Amino acid sequence: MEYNFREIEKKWQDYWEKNKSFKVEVDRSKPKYYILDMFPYPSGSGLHVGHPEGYTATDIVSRYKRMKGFNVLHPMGWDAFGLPAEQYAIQTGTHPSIITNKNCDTFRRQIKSLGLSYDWDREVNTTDPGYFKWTQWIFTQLYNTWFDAEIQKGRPISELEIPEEIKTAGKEAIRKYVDDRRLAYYDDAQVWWCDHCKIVCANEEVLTDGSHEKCGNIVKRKNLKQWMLRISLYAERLLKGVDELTDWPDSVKDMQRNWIGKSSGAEVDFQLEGLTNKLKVFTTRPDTLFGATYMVVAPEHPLLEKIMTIEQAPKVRKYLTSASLKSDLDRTDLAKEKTGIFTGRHAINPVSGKSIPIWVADYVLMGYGTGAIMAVPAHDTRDFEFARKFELPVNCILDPGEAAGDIRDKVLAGEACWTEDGIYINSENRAKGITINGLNKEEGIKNITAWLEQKRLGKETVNYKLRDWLFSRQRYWGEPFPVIHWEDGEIEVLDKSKLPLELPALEKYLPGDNGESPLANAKDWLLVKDKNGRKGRRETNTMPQWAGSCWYYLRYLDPKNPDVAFDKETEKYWMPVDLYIGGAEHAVLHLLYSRFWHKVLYDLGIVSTNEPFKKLFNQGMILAFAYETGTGAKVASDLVEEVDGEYYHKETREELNQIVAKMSKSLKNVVNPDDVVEHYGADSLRLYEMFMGPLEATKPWTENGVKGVFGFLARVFKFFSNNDHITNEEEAAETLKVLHQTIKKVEQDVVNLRFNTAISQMMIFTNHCIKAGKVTKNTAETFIKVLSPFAPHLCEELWEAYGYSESIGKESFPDYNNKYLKESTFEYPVSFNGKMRFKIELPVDMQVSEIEKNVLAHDLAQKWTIGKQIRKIIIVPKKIVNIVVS
RNA sequence: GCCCGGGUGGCGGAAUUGGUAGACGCGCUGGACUUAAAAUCCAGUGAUCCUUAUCGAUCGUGCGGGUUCAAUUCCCGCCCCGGGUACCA
Repeated sequence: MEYNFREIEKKWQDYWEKNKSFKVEVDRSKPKYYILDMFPYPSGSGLHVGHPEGYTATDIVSRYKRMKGFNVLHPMGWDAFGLPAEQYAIQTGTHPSIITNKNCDTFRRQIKSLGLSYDWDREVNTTDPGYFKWTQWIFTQLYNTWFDAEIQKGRPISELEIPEEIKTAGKEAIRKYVDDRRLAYYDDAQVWWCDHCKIVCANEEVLTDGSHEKCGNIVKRKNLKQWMLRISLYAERLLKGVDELTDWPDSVKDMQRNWIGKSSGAEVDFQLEGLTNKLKVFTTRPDTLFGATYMVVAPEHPLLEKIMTIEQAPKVRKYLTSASLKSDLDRTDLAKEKTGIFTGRHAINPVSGKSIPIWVADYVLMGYGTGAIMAVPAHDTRDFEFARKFELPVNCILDPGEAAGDIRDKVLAGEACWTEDGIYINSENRAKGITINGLNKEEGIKNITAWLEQKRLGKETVNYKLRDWLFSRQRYWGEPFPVIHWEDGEIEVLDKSKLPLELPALEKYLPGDNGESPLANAKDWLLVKDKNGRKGRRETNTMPQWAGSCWYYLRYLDPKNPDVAFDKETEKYWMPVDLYIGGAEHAVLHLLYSRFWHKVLYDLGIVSTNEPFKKLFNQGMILAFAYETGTGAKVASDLVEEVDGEYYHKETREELNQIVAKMSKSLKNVVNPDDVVEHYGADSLRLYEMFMGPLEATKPWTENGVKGVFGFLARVFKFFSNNDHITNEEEAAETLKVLHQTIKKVEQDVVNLRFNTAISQMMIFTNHCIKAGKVTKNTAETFIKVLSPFAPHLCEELWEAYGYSESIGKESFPDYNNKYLKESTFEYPVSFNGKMRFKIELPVDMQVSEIEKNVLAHDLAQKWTIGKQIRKIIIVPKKIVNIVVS
């Protein structure tokens, strides 16, 4: 029988759709398993071969788990807000939903053509008002929550106790007090602004030279009122939570930890000379306080106006102007020379009592710590560089010791920087009763910190790199904030009964004035009045794309519920997500933001688990071969010719190098899954995606590889669909052994997401059967079941041909039987001085002394021992024999 | 710079509580089938050397050391490639 994959795949896809084979509901009689893919952004260019990689992996696990008796939730949906649709709307004037829905249709059709076992009744779309109603609702929950640091927990704003002195200060003070504690707050924030396009640019739209990606004009900073989320308050919770994620890759956990960036140190107050104010700095090295020879504040530091002296003010202001013009990248480029200027004022070093100058420099960032530092050039590389350039004193206070070698003298002389441990010198002030001379770093930090706390000059502090989350965008195509700004300054967040707040239709999608979103032009929508005639204006910002993707895994649980985001009992049944697979590019932000929302919802009692995703796995990227000349110029693939394994430019005849690169239109190396399905079928595409290599690896696509697995599937079909190959006799022992090895290996590999080796084992089994010529019906059926999660269409077809009317997916996954796997003999490799020379087959349970006798009696053993002395014989049962001779 | 991956045949990749390096697939070579080609099937395929052929020998998992009876696997020091991040005090 011919392997007519087109007919077979169409038939079974229709069957699954008609029978709703993958529809699930809560079923308490079965254990649940929730398998989630990172849902895609439905771009205009359709699916690429990278998408099916993760989807096939989760599909195999889903089908396998169902066969193991689990109630499997496996949904798909669309992360459909986003810039491209808006850009298209600006150009064509059509509503973004039109192009978005068209793209979703394409994606859905393409995904369905791969035979993936999603429950399509649970499809979600973040742009659907029925969906974003609840995104908006969650925003209102954030707005109405404060973080109780005492118990490290989010609590309803109604439970916030307001201090007496605030209460007596009046309504305005109370409002401010409360607003300062909400998890969502409205504040000034800096954004990139393009004067030419009159538009706010995302960070990634600003190129390294500070120009706007779209128009090439230089962007500048602008302050705009923005919605922010206080994720930083959850830093410690998010950090601690990482430790619980035992089924996450260590690399992702590391990235999350680094992003949160916890560091412990101390805040220290420096008295400003000639002023009553103190300058607060954060340092992780309070122990180096004696070495602080100057201070630096960030250009945006609020005290700077006071700090700069009249004489220095013009120069300082000039510096501030030039600093503000720099792009982020200019400012943070490590290669760049440090810049700065003296403010004219000094401060008192609290331990030494010495007067030290205060500088302003843009290598100090306002966004971290206190925006001011004490500079210890002898023991900090950045401070050292700065001190060298501006000829500021370098005082060594930490002796590196003998181990440092030549560099030690330089360090002691203040000519080199030492950031490692050592023994303190010059760190004593008898008058103030402090010395750490002779101590090491750890003891030094402890002593100084204790002294600072005792003298009330500073305190032990923890700092996090994690900053509050800028949660608004000046765009049309996003969730509108359910917010009204009333003329009296009150901010109203809409009640659930008024949600969803839908986007108004517009004629033009161009941005509003002064950086407002296009929504500012929708006057009818924008301006509101309450029943008392009070005027208000709706929020014109919209939410970022993250919003919809932060909680979609929860809506899948109960996607059509009109009354709540999801039913409580349903949530309890399905959560947490048992397996989450997606690209590594989401290792930090998406996963951190989702975890943050989840923790808030957990604190409010809305979800039942502390963390949303139990097991996480990142699939690797799929690349393609590309070609370049000796000088590194890329050549489009259609201009390349292969001759005897060498590559040449078709026109210039220049020899080219084959490289691996991202698929791109310009390189003409893009592979479209539709074409692969058309030529080889969905089962071949699925199998090849899994056979290419480990799921997590980055790997190049080759068409010949698809041909290879296609050939395998064709052989499977040809062999197992032909009755001549089925015997009624007893199964051969060897076949049973390979069969059970295969069941065992495939099962283990699927559980561990090592699909490439599972497929390899199934190839070995098939090769064995073809050689053997005949297998029993039982063997054939068992194997088809094992293969079915991988190549479901083909296996359904064979299953039906074997006379079954129910889907093979309803069968149980076969169990392997150890009795077929037991070996009676083991073929020992015999090594001499570690080199394998020959093999000898011996009973598995043979005693070590017997093995030795047998090995030494072997003909070939003579060859390697003759004229030599046997020093030692190592025998590891069922592993190896090694004989040491000399 | 820092953090995280990774370097194994012509290619994608197997094999790590240290124990036969190169499973499986691609490609290539030879053969069968065919008027021929494609498809399919069979055999071979790390390199070098020896041999008429067998049998066999030496080398070989990025580089240099080390531990061990035994190292792709463990330790130390480098090199290269990919990804992330950007002066975080």
